[in-house]
Amino acid sequence: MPATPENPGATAARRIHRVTSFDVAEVAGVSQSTVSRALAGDASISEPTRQRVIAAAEKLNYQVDENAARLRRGKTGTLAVVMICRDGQDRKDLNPFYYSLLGSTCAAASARGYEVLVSFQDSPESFWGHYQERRKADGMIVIGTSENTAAWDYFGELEAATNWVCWGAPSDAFQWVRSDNLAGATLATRHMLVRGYTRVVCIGSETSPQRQFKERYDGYAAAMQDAGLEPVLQRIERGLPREEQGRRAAAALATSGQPFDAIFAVSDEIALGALKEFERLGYRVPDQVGVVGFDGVRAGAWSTPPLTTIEPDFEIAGTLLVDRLLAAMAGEPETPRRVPVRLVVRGSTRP
Amino acid sequence: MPATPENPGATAARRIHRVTSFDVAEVAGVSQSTVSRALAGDASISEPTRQRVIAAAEKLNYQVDENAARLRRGKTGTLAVVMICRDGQDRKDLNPFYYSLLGSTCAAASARGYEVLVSFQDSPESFWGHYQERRKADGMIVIGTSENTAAWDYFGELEAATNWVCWGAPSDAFQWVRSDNLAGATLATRHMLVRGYTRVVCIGSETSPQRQFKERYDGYAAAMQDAGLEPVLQRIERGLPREEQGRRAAAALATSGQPFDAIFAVSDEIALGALKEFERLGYRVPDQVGVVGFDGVRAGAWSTPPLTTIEPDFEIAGTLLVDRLLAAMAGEPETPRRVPVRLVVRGSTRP
DNA sequence: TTGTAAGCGTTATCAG
DNA sequence: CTGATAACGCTTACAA
Repeated sequence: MPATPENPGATAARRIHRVTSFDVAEVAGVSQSTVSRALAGDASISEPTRQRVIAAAEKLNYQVDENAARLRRGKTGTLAVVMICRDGQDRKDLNPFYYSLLGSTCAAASARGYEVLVSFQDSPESFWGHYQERRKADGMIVIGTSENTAAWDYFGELEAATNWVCWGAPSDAFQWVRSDNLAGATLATRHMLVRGYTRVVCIGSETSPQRQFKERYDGYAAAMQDAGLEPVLQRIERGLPREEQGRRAAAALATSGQPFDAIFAVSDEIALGALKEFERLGYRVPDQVGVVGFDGVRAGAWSTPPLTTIEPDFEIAGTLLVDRLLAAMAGEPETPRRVPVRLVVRGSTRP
Repeated sequence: MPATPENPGATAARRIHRVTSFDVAEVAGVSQSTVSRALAGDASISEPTRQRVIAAAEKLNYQVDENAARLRRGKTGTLAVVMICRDGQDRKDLNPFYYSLLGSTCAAASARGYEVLVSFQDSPESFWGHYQERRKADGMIVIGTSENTAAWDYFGELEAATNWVCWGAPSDAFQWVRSDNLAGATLATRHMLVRGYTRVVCIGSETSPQRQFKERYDGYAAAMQDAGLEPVLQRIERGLPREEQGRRAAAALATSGQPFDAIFAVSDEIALGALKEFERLGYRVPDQVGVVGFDGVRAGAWSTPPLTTIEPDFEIAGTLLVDRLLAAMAGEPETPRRVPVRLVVRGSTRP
């Protein structure tokens, strides 16, 4: 007794048989290779034949086995995205900025017809970048803080043939995509000067492995010098959570004797920490002290006052990462690497 | 002239040849199947042989082709995670709660030896759940807001053989995992009563497709009745962003004449909106009005005052999702579906 | 303990 | 335009 939809009981006895392109071929009355071609949209197949094949495929609820297809093609149609966390850090505490980037990267990959394989890696035991060799993906996007230097050492030493692109690279030798940090920092600094602040101090670092921080400091310094002012850097302490760095830097600045009436923090998380500390110390933001951050994290909208910040275009960021990778894979020339930014004026700078 | 590492020029002329298990076999002086078994950790292979194979594999920098392996095995070792967004919503504006969940789900899958294929879906054109039929994944985890009813309709109608589990299901008929909403809401309400608030109003809904909201309201109502108090619900308007719902509900409550000295919001985003509105209206939080939310989103730590909230254990959440799915795939009995929660006391309730 | 050989379900080449 | 047929690189009976 054959198994039929009306008689599912019979199915149990029979070995489960996956619907293959052979089955479709039989139903459509064509050869198996014609099925493959028809479904793949090959131009050489006549329209009536294609319709018959499609009908048969639908009737049987056929779907191609991607593993077989990929084995044969030698390409996976998949991009790997590696999220680098701080060692031992809870996934929940990952900077939300990176999550936004993950989202837009997935969207961009999907728009280009690629699947996305995601993994979170934080320590030498979990570092793994052999997606290509294992034919799990055609290329790799690495997103993460430069702080995890062990991670970058690992990825930097992968086979030269590895196709990969990154956000957050500590070295310009990698294939990177980044915010337009210089323009953003300049924008932030000018904004404060225009709003009447005259003693703008930068909270950040020019030596952090976080390459972006140096660029942001440079943009700030350039804008200050343009205005005939002396740039001042209040350094953050290494190895602490960002908000704590901001808090401590604000406290240090307050007691340093250094006159200031505004700060440009090289990241939102640092800015939020500083904001908290200024509030605790009784400074009125934005009247007494203006604060501008960088990144556009969501939490900035909820602080008191809400944080004025520089926000990269996340959608473009994901697109640039994916396009840079695909171009590298194809051996094509350079694609844009700088993500445009915009000033988001909220409440931490005075009108 | 053969291609050698010392003589890479020769490689270019030769057709690129992937290193296969045959090559390893040749170098190790064994058969190809022995290579496969040795590398897979098969117990029947003698230790000396295994060592020889491993050495050869390392020498050749061999990595198994996962596509071939999967084609043969018939299993993918991959789980698909579908993130459902609101239609047309920017990836950046996705509730950060879901991102945390994504992170912990990836971590849990990895701990169980699975890869994770992630996709973001928001509208009928993008809905797609045939990972199993296409042999792209062995099962699927769907994470998202119940609000996108079209999405749930779609996933609800997939083939019965589909292995999938979800967070945010509008129906109990699905395989769901959820926060322990009842316990959490009770915890929140009792906390406010203990802190001396007596007129606690719930901002939320008992009819939202967001199943969780009903459960949270029920927990609140039970705690109130336990204390001999009448539960009061201030309904949110449908179809708005959560924070806007919170803002409007707070405004409506303030002008309704309904006496209140605390609110329990069924989500943090709603609570944050309400907090803003209370501030705008000149209410002092937490002295005049206490506020407690639900979800433990990061932004709550940055509001003024910081938001007291109920936080699910994200790590457990990811683990339960993955374990529920794996159990369903194996046809195993029930696994826990409720994620434990804890009270996080911050500044929006008085000491 | 190891070797031989049969697939897994496609895509791609080559005829016709 | 369509049909045979040969890979793709592995895992896994079955033999030895």
